[in-house]
Amino acid sequence: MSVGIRHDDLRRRNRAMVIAAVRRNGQPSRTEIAATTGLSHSTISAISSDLISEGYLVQVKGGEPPSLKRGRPQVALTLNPDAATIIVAGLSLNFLSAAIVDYAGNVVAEQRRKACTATLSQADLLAELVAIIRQLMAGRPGARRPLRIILAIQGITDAGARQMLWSPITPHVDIPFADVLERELGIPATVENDCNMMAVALRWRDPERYRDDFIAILLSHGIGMGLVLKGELFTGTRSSGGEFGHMTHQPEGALCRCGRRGCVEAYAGNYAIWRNARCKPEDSVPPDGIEESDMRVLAARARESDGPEREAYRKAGTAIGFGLGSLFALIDPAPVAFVGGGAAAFDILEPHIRAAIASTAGGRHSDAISFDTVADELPLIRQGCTMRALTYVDQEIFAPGAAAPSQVGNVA
Amino acid sequence: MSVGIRHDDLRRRNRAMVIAAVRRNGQPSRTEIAATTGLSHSTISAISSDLISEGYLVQVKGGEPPSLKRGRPQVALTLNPDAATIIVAGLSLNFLSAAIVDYAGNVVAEQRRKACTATLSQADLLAELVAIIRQLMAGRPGARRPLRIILAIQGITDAGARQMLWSPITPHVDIPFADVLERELGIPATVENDCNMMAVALRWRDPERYRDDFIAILLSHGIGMGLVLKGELFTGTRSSGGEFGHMTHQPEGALCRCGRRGCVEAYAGNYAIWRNARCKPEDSVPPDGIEESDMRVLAARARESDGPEREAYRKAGTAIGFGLGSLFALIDPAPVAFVGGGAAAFDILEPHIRAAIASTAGGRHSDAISFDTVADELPLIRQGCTMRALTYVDQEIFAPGAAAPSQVGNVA
DNA sequence: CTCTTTTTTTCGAGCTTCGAAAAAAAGATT
DNA sequence: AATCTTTTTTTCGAAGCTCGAAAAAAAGAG
Repeated sequence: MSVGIRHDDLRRRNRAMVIAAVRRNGQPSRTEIAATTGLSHSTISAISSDLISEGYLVQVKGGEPPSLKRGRPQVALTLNPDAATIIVAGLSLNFLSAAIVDYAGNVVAEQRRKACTATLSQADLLAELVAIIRQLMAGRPGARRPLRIILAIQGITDAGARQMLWSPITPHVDIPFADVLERELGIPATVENDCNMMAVALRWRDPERYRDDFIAILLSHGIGMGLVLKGELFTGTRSSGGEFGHMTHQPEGALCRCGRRGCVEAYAGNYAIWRNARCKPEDSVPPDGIEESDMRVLAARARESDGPEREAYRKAGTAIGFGLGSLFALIDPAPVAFVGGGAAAFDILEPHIRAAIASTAGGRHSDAISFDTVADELPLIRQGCTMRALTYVDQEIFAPGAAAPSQVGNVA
Repeated sequence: MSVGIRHDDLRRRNRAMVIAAVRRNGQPSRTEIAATTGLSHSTISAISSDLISEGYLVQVKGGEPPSLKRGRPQVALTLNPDAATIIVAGLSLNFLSAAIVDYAGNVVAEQRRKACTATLSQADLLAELVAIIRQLMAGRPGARRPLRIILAIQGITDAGARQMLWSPITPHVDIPFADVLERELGIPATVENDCNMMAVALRWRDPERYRDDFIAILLSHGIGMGLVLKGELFTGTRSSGGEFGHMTHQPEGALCRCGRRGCVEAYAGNYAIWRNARCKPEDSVPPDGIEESDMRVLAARARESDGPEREAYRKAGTAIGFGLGSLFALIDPAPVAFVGGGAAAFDILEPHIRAAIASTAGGRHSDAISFDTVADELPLIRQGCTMRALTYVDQEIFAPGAAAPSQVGNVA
C-alpha cells in the first residue's frame, strides 16, 4: 500500500519539484516557480538558494532583454550544465550510437558505429555496446563519471527497464543490457523501447498539442507505438507493452515478422506493403532489407496509378485504422503522431485509415481526431531518452539517501 | 504540472492514510498501522486519537480472543459505522435499485423497483431514480444526510463520472445523472460504469489474486470489461473506456448491437451466441430479451452434441480470445475473471479462448494465464460501488477545506 | 507479588512552510 | 539628480508536523 509522508520527505519532494519546474520551463524566475508549484515565495527562495549553492542551478545574468515592466527585474534560473552528465545510447538494425549529454540537455560528445546486429553473438553485441561507450568516455579524460546510461532499442523491454525481451534486430532474446552495462561501466543503466521515447519527446517538444493523452506510431519496417495516457507513459504490466503493431487485424491473416498471423504490422509494415505491392502471397516470408528509397518508389507508383501499389497502401491504411479503432474502444480517441519513413506516405494512407476508424465502434467522432506526421524518428528518440534519463537523475539526486554534495565542481 | 506539498497537507494526507489503512485492513492496531504506513508510532498515536475523538474511528473492546502473546494487548481500531452514510444505486435493464450503506460498508436499508427503462422518457427515467432514493431516505427520518450518491449503470460514462454517454438499456444519450441527482437531492453524486465497479470489488475481495493488474470481463447480453493496471482502475481519456466488447474482431463482420460490424460482442454477447446457434444470418438485427434460461439450454446443447450451438460457442470463444490477444499485445497478459451469466458456460468457451489467444502475438506464455469465474455480477457491482464511494468520502472528509467536525453525533 | 514483554502515550527537539515585513533593484516622475 | 513606485527576492519569527527516546499502561510468566 502507499506509504505515509515523512516529515523529511517534504523538503526533498519540494526540491525535486523546483528542479522539475526549471527543467520544464527553461529559465523561470523564482516568482514563476512559486506560481507553478503553489509554494510560497519564501520557500522557493530558500530551496533555490540551496540548489544554487549546491551547484544544480545557476542564475542567468543579463541573458534576456531588460523587461519593459518596472520594478526589480526577475532573475532567471536555469540548470547548471556542469552539474552532471548522462549517456544516451541507441541500438537499431546494424547501427549503434552513443552520446554524452550534460545536465541541461546539450550533447557534449557523440560516437556512431556500424555493426551487423543480426549476426553478432549476444556477447559480441554487448561488447560492441560497451566499447562505444568506453570510447566516448575516453574522449573526455578527467570528466566526472556520468550518472546514468539510457539505451533505446527497437524491441520489447521488460517493465523494469532492465532487459531487452525481444527485438527484430537480433535473434537473441532476454539480453540483460542494463545489468551488463552497470557491471562493465559502473553506471546505473536502463533500457527503453524506442517508441516510448518518441512519445516522451513529443511531450517535451510540443506540450500544447501532446499533453495528457496522445499516441505516437512509428511507421517503418515494423510498426511501433508509444502511448501517453493521463500524462503518464503507458507501459505493459511486464514489458514495455503497447505493441500496437501486433494487435490482431485479421484472424488467421497475413504472416507477420513475429511469426504470428494477421497482426497490424503484417499489413502496414514496410515489408508488408512491399509484399503486397509485388503481389507476393500473404503467407510468404516477410522480406528483409527494404530501403526507404524502395518505399518511396512504391509510394510514388501508388499516387500515380491504381495498381497493386495503391492496393497495398489501402490494405496498410485499413489495418492501421482498424487497429486504432480497437485501441480507441479501450482508451477513447486521442491525437496521433505518425513518425518515421512511412509518414512520408501518409497522404496515401490517411483516407483509408479514417475510413476504417469510422467503421468501428471506437471511432465515433473520428473525423475530429487530429493526425500529425514527423518524418525522422531518430532525433525524437534521442531527445526522449535525454529527458527521461535526466528526470531519473533529478529524482536520484534528491532521493532520501543522497547526501547533498556541498559543491558541484566545474569540470570544464 | 504537479503541485508542491504544503506544510498543512502533511497531516491531512497522513490522516487519510490512516483511514485508508483501517478500511483495507479491517481492524488493525496502532502498531500495525504504523508498520503499513511507515509512519512513527507517535504520529499514528496522535492521528488516531484525533480520529477517535472526531468520531471516525472507534476502538474495538475485547472483540477478538485474547492474544496468546504476553505484553500489553493491541487495541484494534475500526471504522465508526455512524460516522457517515452513502447511497449506492444501480440502473440496469428494466430495474432500479438503491441502498443506504454506512461508513463501515454495511447495508442499512434497501429499495428495488421495476421500470421499463427501454421505453421511459429521459425525464421519467431520472424521476424514477430520484423517487427511489427519496423513498429510501424517507424510511429513516432524522438520519443525517448521506454524504454521497454513487450510481452504477450498464453503459459508457464520461471520464468525470458526471453523465451516462450511451447505454444499451435506454435510447437516450448524454444523460446528466450526476448533475440531476445533485440538484434534486443536494448530495454529491457520481455515475460509474458497472464493469469498472466489478473490478474495484474484486480488488477488495481478493487482494491476493487481484492486486495490481487484472481484467474483469462481463459475459452477459453484452460484453463489458473493467481493467486494473498498476493498481489503478483504467479508464479512457474521455469516457469510462475499456470497451473490450467493441474492439474489432472481424473487419466488416457480424452486426453488433452498437450498429457497427465485427465487434467482439457481435460474436460473444448472449444475443450473438443465440443468433449463431439459431443459424440466423450474421447481419440480422441483434435480438432482445433473451433469458438466462434460454442461454442455459443453448449451453447444454453445445455440451451435448456438435451442432450449431457448439459452433456458436466456438465463435464466441474465438472472438474473446482474439480480443484478449490484442489487449495483451498492449498491456501484457494478466489474470482474467469472467463474470456474469455467461461465465456458467465458461467450460465450453475456455478451450477456444485459449486456442485463439495462443495464436496471437500478445498471447505468448498464454497457458500461464489464470482464468476465474464469478457467476453473479450484481453483488460485485454493489460492493465495488460501496468501496469506491466510501473512498471518495474519506478523501472529502480530509480535503483541505473540510472543517474537522469536533464530534460526529451518534444517530442510532 | 514481582519481572518481562509489548503496546501506547507523552514530551522535547528539529525541520519545514508560511505570512509579514524588510531589503533590493529597477523604471517613472519631478 | 533625487525621490517615488513597483516588483522581486530575502529575512525572520510563528505555527505545525513528525520523530526518537523515555515513560506509562496493560497484560502474561514466574
